[in-house]
Amino acid sequence: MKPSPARPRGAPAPEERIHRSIADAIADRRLPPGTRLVEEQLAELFGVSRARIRKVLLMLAQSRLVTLERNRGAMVAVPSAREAREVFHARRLIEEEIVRLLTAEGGGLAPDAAQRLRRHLDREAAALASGDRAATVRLTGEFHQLLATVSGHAVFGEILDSLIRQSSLAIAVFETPAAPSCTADEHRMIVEALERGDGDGARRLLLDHLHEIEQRLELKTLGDGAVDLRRVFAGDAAAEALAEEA
Amino acid sequence: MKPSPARPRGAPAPEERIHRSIADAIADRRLPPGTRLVEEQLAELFGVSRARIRKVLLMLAQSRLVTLERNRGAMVAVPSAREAREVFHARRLIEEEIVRLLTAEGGGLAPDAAQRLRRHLDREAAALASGDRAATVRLTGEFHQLLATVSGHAVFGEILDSLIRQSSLAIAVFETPAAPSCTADEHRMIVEALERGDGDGARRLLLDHLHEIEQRLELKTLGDGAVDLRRVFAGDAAAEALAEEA
DNA sequence: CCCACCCGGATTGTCTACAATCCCTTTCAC
DNA sequence: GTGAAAGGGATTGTAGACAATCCGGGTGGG
Repeated sequence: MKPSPARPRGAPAPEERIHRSIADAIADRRLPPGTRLVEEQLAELFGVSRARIRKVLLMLAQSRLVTLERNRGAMVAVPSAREAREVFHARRLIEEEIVRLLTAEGGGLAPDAAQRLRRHLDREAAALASGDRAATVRLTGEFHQLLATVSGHAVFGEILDSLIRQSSLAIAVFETPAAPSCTADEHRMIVEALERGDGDGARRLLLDHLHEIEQRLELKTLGDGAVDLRRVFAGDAAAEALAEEA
Repeated sequence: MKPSPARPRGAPAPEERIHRSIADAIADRRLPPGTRLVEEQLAELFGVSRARIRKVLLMLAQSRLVTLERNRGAMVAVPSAREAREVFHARRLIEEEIVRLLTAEGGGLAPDAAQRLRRHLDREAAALASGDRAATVRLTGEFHQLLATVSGHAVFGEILDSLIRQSSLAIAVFETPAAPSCTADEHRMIVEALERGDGDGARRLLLDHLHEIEQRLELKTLGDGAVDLRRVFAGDAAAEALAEEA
C-alpha cells in the first residue's frame, strides 16, 4: 500500500508541517487534553486557509489525538481510563511481537539496527543531561517507535505510532503527580538484551518497562464512569475534566 | 477517546454514508484495486459537493484503502505482497489475543456473546445458501470483526477493522484463481470451541483459519519487487498492476 | 522515423464567501 | 428570584470559483 495521505511532488504542502507541529505539541503537553483547537486561530497562526487546517484536524481525529464534534469544533482528545488501559494492552502485544521479530533469527540485532538504537540512546541521555524535558519525553516515545522501524514491519510500525501517541495522551491525563521519573537505563537494558540475542530477556524487560509506565497512571479499575469524589472536591483540574466526561 | 471523526447531532452528514458505500464497494470488489476515484464523478454520483468527497477520500486514505497522490488523484489501493503478509501477520496477532480475551475467565463465552456469534453464523449460512457472493464475502469478514466487538476491547476492534479491510484488498490482488472457496464450517468450529471454553482449541482453529486464507494468496517470498513474468505476459490485469508498481 | 516541445483538456488544490449551528448573555414574564 | 425566549457573536459546515498541475496528443524539426 502506498504511503498516505497525499505525498507532494514539488514543494511539500504545509499540511505535513502543521500536522507534525500539532501532534508534537500534543505529545509535549503544550496542548493539554481538552484544549480547544479553533480552526480560524490555527489558520491565522500557521498562515494558511481554514480548509487546510480542517484537513489536518480530520487526520488527527482519525488518529484519535483530537476529537471533532459536529458544529462544536475540535479539541485535544481526553482518553478515558478504559481507553488508556486498552492502548497499553495493545502496545504490550505489538511491542512484544516486534521484539520477537528482532530476535527471530536466534542471533542478536543486525549491526545497523544496533547502531541506530545506540545512537538513539545517546540522544536520550544527552536530552536528559541537558534538562530538556520536552525532548526527553519525545525521544523516550520515539525509542519504542524505532524498535518497530528497525524491525522492518511497516504495519506494526504504523499501528504502534498511533498507539504511542495515544498513550502519551493517556499519560498526560492520568499520570500521578508524585510518580518517579522514568529511568533512562531501561531502554539501554532492552537494547543490550537485544544485542546479545536474548529475546526472552528483551521481551521481559520491555513488558516490565511498559507495565511500569502503566502503573504510574491512576487507571481506576471501576471503569469509565468511576469518579473519585475526593479529587473532584479537592479542586484537582484533571479530575474535574474526568467528572465532566462522566 | 471520543469517537471520531465528527458525529452529527441532527441529520447525519452524508459523509458517513458515502464512506460506507465506497468502503463496501472496495470490500465487495466492485471497485477493484487500482480503480481511479475521480472526485467530480463521485460528487455527481452521490449528489454532494467535491469538498465532501475529498473528506471521505482522505479518511479512506488514512485507512489505507485508498491511495492519494498529489495532483494526480485517488485510487483504490494496491497492496504489495509484503504489505499483505504484514497485514495477515498483524491480524493473527490481534485476533489471537482477542480470542484469549474471550476465554480469559476460564469459562466459555458469555451468553449474549455466544448468541450474537450464532446469529452471525446463521446469516453467513443463509447468504451462502442463497448464492449471494458479495454478502457472503462481507459477512465472512464481519465475523472476525464481531469477535473483537464481543470481546469489548475497542482499541483492538479499531485496529482489526482496518486490518480486515486491508486484507480484503490483499485477497483481491493476490488470490489464486483456482483457490478453493472458504468453508463455512471453520467459523462454526471456532465458535463451538469458544462456547465450551476451549481457549487453546479456539486459538488454534482461528490461526489455522487465518493461515489458510493467507495460503490461498500468491505472496511471493522474494519481496515487493518480484514480478511473475508469466503472469505479466499472460495479460493478467492484476499482475499488470503489480508490474506498474515495481 | 524519432524526439522534443507545446497546447488543451481533465482533474486536483485552494481559497473565500455565505449559510448553518451552537452557546452565552440579556430581557421579559410569572 | 427563577425560568424561558430571543438575540448576537463565535465558530463550523459547505459549495462554488478560480488557480495550479499533470498527462496525452499533435506538430515541427532534425
